[in-house]
Amino acid sequence: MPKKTFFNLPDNKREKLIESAEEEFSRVPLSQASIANIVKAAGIPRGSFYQYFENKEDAFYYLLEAQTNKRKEFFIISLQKNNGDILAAIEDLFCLMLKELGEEDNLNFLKNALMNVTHEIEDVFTKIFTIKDSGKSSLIEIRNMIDKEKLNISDEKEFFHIMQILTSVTFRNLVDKYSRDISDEEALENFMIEMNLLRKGLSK
Amino acid sequence: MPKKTFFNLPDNKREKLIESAEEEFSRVPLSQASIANIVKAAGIPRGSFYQYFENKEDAFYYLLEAQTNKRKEFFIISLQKNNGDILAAIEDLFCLMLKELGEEDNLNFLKNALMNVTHEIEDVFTKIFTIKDSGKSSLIEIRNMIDKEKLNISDEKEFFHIMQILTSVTFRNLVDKYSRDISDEEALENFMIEMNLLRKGLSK
DNA sequence: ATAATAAGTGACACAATGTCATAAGTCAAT
DNA sequence: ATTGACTTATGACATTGTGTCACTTATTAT
Repeated sequence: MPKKTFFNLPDNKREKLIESAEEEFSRVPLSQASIANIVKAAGIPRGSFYQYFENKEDAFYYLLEAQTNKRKEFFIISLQKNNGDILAAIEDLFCLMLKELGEEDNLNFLKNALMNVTHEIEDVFTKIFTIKDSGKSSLIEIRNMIDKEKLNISDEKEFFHIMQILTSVTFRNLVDKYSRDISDEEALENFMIEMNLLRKGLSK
Repeated sequence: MPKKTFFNLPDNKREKLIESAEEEFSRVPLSQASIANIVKAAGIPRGSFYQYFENKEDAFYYLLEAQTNKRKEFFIISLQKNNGDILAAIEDLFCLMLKELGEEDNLNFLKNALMNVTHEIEDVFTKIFTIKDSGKSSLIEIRNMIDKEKLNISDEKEFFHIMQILTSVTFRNLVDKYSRDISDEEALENFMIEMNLLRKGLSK
């Protein structure tokens, strides 16, 4: 987490810093990103950066988490629309991310994150499915929104593992799209094939 | 790939270099590994390293690939034992890797690789399932060893996606074991739950 | 006004990377 | 044996990057 000085910053300065960091993390993956570039673009001295963040990673994960939170809202709405059908909701989320990744130029950020998914990064994304902090400290358990009757499970433990499987597969498909430079259509087709295999089971 | 000078090296020198590199990649993940440490341990000048490898990554992937090839043999045997049942064979492979990871000290190498899986690393591991170069240039297609009758698929394309799903899930389980520091027993139990869910399908 | 606390600053020490000019070694042909 | 073409070895160097620290400046409380 950023240090408290970061949150004490005047809005415009903080925003400029965020913007500069996003720019750098959009340019190259985390490992190649340079603090020098960030502070230069933000017009602050090097020492200040360390006043606000522990290090490069701290800044990166803060930004990634912020972006992910936006996607949570979409996911919740989609889950409601689909009457608690988790597989359908995840399909919607996959489409959203395809769309996002095609659109804005500065969303190379997401691309760079996907191309270097480590378990830490995957964990951040996975938070979409756990707990939602919607505005006024009201916590909604997404777990409870999911219609478990639609799933082929006998206990709560199996439900957890279904979520694990779904995230692994969804991720892998997103990563593939970029590492293999596949068209949106093809990526979606691949993903749907896999989702259907998951639905019906791999074994005869 | 290493440069040709690397392969021209006298055996003992090459082996010492390999050993030193493995040591360094066992100490820390790729991003933190230092060429300085490798050349120091191998007793060669810095410039020589670049005579043999393009860079750090080149050396890392070369070593990773070498290790992975060893696991291929095991996988093939296991696939035969299980009469082409791919899910059963993958379960065996998972057990093998758990065992390997528990045993030798220098197999922190594998651990460091797993904790920082990117699509490149996943791709190297995935090669286990594609083509096997067994000793005398005889190529065996693993694909053909798999009994597709046991799978719930209608075409070759779906078969490919089943492999995708299985690798994603297997990986995720291995990574989890180390990122969450789970016991072998628990890791295996989790993995088996997911494999069974995959078998029977997620949806009612 | 003064003290205390927080924030800002940039030079610095240190470590890492990849390159390059030069030295040393190998080997076949004369 | 000598030459010369080619391959390999070497380590100093330029460059870039990280995180720290002593010191300055601003802000807030008393």
